[in-house]
Amino acid sequence: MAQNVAPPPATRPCSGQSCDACVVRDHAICADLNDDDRDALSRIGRRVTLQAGQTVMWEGDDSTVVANVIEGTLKLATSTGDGREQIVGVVYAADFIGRPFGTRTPHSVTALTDARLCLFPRGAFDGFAMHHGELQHRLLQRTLDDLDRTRDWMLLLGRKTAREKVATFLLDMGRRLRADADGVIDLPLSRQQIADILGTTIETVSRQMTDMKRTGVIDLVGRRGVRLVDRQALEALAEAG
Amino acid sequence: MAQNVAPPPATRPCSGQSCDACVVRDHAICADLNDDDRDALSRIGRRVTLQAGQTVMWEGDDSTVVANVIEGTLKLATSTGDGREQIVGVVYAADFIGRPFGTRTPHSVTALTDARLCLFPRGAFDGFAMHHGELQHRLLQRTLDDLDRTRDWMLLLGRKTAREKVATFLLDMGRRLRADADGVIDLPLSRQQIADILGTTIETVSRQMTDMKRTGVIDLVGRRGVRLVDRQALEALAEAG
DNA sequence: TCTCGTTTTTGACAGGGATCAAGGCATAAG
DNA sequence: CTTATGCCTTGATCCCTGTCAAAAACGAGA
Repeated sequence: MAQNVAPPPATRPCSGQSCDACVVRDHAICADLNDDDRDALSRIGRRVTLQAGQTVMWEGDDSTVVANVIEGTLKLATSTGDGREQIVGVVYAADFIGRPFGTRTPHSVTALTDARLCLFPRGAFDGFAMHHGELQHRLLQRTLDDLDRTRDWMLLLGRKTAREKVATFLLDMGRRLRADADGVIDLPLSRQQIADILGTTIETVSRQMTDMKRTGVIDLVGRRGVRLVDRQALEALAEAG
Repeated sequence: MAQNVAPPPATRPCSGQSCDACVVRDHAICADLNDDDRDALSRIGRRVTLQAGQTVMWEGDDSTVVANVIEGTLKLATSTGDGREQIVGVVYAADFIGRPFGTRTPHSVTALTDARLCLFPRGAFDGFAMHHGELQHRLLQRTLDDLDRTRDWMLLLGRKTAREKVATFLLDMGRRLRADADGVIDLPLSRQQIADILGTTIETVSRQMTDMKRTGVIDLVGRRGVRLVDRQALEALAEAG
């Protein structure tokens, strides 16, 4: 389903395995914990590997687990009764997923690429967090940032045209993802998923991208590759069609 | 601009004025503080009264204040360079507004009705919160809830039809606002503001409401009044047009 | 290199909602 | 009670996007 890096070794508990080598330890919510506390937290959790396409949590389910993303990209989504889907967030390495301090999972979480998580039972995590203000503070900061970003996205969904939506999306990916030597970004999303983020259809996304390619603003290479040739023009398109 | 209750006495510091009589003290984020701490917090803040239409914070401004809403309804909004506006949230009594632990105000805050706030300088509030875990926990809970609700709203903006949007909106107002003896809800929003919440136009909102009135699902009384005659039918409309 | 299945692009068409423009009603003022 | 002033509603028209359908391109595997 995705053209990704080879999956990591296996699923095993964090306990007995140090966080020292963790690549996201300085960026995840555990960054402010001292070594002892971080060890204590790691003993609650375990490493889990996911394959692209796997769903970790379903909308409406009981909230039983939360997790740090160690590696990979995942989507958060909700859908209507008749199957229309809206992606409400995309999370990357070091991000936090799940609903702490609440009983219901508000949206599904699905891996877009192969991914690794540091997974905690929610109850245990909540208990730990209640006694560790640094952790809650970090979580609060992150949640406030998420809320700001989410509200910004509402402007896109409610008020922007298809062209503005696609341009905004591409700039956003350009900011979040690293381009290769040729300046090409490898999108972790299919056209359908892009449409589900932007609240449009796959055909509209495709047409807008083709137009932008024709006018030289971007370049499309293969299915998932994009080069942002003229960022300034793209920014203009993102603002007012 | 609005047909509301008479404005309260005046602007005066909370200091010297007890929180004992505060109508939202059991529901706002200060609910879990003990009496001493709550007094200390109240000494940081001051009461402010707003008239309908007044803006407290502007999008992009430095984040200098945060506040509890004591009474009234306010909107949070962002807009594009060319003036299209999207309302990203509506806040009621006991809700919290402003951006703690951050330097930038992400969206404007404007009173929809006359309102009263308990206003804090952000720096002082942040400092206080850093030493009071209960407060941060409460704020975290509230922010997580806001995020869940906001993401739900993305589904409406991105995937629902005009009819579904209006039906969902009316049900939401029915849940949040109390109807009078005749079952009539007094909307705190104009048609334009409703359109700005739903990501449509004033004409579309008007047409949808008129249709629903014609089919007997709702009843319109005056400019701001609505009676939800058939909630079940409304719920059906909210789900699939 | 060729084939097959999937994803993406392209085309034709239509419909929902935006836009433009009056007209009708509440609400407030005289 | 009468007159203004904005809202709100209604009407006519257009166009952006969604929908349906098919061709093309890509990438995986033989």
